[in-house]
Amino acid sequence: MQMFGIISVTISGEKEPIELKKRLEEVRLLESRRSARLADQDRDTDFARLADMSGERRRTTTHSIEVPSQLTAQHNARKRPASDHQDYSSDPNKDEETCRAAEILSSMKLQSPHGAMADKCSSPGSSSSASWSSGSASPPLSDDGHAHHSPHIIMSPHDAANARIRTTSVSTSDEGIVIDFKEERKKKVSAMKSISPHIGSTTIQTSKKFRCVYPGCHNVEHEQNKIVRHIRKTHLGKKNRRSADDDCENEEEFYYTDVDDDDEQVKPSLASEPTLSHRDMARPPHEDPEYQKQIVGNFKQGRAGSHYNHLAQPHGRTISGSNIPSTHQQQLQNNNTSCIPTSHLAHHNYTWPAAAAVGSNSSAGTGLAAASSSASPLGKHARSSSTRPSHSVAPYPSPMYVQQQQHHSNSNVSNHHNNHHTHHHNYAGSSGNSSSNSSSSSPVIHSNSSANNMLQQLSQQNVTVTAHHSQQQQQQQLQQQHHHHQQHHQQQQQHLLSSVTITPNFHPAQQQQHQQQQQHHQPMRGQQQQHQQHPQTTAGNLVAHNNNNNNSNGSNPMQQQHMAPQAAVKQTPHSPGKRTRGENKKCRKVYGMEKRDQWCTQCRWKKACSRFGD
DNA sequence: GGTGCCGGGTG
DNA sequence: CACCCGGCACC
Repeated sequence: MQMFGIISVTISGEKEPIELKKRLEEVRLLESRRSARLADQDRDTDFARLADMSGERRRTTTHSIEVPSQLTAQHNARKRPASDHQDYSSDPNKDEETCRAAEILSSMKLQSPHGAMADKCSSPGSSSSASWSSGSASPPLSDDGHAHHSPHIIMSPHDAANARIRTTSVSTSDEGIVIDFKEERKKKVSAMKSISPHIGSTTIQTSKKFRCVYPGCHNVEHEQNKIVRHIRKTHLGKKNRRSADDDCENEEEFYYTDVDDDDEQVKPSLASEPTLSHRDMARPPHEDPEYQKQIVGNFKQGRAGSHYNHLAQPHGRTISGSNIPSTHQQQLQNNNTSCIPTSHLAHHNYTWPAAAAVGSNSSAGTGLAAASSSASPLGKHARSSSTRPSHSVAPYPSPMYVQQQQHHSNSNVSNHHNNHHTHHHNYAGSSGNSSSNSSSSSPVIHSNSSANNMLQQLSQQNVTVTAHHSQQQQQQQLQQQHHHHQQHHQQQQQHLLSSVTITPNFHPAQQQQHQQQQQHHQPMRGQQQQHQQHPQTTAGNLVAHNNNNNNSNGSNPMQQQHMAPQAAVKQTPHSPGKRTRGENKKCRKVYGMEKRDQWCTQCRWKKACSRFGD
């Protein structure tokens, strides 16, 4: 990211060398502002952007400040096609400019009281560190790292600049911080690696070779592109397309090493170079307190999935040419995508195991609920809908109910819909299964199929997923519950909770009923419906009918099923004479105070609601 | 504190 | 009977 600054500085410098510092400051400001949003930027993307922007830069100086727009635009398309690479490297003009940029930057750095600007602008720390730690064998390069490049590696100033750019943007935390000597060494090594790809066709190809260090593969290519392609195709099983993840390139880098022809003989072992560079990886990052801080921070930000993965298997990657499981890669990619919807899942990746270990659905549910701030309102909503409406039986065609049904059938897949759906589900399908519903309505929004896939995957892995029905599951449940509510509940639970403790999803009475006998609502129904209500409206008739003919099919089966456990609960001896509070939406709820005139008279008179009465 | 509604009051 | 409201239980 700093490279933008560099570029713009360079270009402006061409026009006004005096303005250099000024520009630098501007860019630094900009950069620091953008850095947060531009976390997880792939170095490749950076280079691609660099290439693109260097073209733009040349036109106007002002435009060079306009980085943000481009950045944001590029941010989504984090994966640039492989051709970018070549495009960039094949443009000599750009190289010249970048070279100049590097030179100027170097001189600037000597003059600057605070050192290089990169020292300050490297806010991406959290996410970017994930970037290099997740796949790249290139840990950060210290600031003066570029001044001590290994002599045997021919490196153009351009490369040096790139090295600095990349490493600074990638490694250091905001404070710049002290980097110990070991790290510096590692950085040098890795910087060499990270740089090499970009000098492949541009600067000095000379005796550079890229050797695949994948176990059992000794493929040597003269061009970095080829080796990357080779690795991608052969070992990573990837096709030419780049997945939308930063680690892609890094992973590929992980599998090859650039060697001089001279050195090639000195390094017979396929692991020597990578081992060297991976030693930094071998040094477990989780032992580094700073790194841990970052991780914690990232966890809090909900985008530490990749971190977690590395913590989980830090050593697996340290081994030279470590074979990263494809699933793991996938996970990395998913996590690193870090769009909001998936971030939940990314978070769940490390949240759930703990929650599942507790063996409680509710714990998982709450964990998920707490996973995201964006979901909290939903959670509130879910809670509210799970308390009262969950108990409600909706034994009547309440306007709300119908409305929701319509909405459900008409709406498409969206968070909003999901929310509604959940609500509806709670409302209509609860039958006392309040806990299940409340958890199912947990704010986790599975808005994309990948999330659902992940969810299902997790559900198959002894992970508590009860609380988080996938959308399909919810829909399925909704459909089924109308006809086979009771059976469905059993099935649903078996389906979802095959390996999970069943939470107290029901009212005590109903829980028994569910766990011990599958279909005994009718006896219950017989007990419950003792108080009757004088039907005044259609709904009232319906209810009355239901009450009077407990065993008849006169009413909607759903109503019966819902009524049964509900009324059982209602038969509490608390207020023998007093009618227990209805759980349904009353006129007040349905119409609101504004439309009080639409209430039923009973409601208006503070009597038992006749329209939506139980 | 909001809600549902019983019980009682008033016209 | 229509209408209103105090008060209670429940959430």
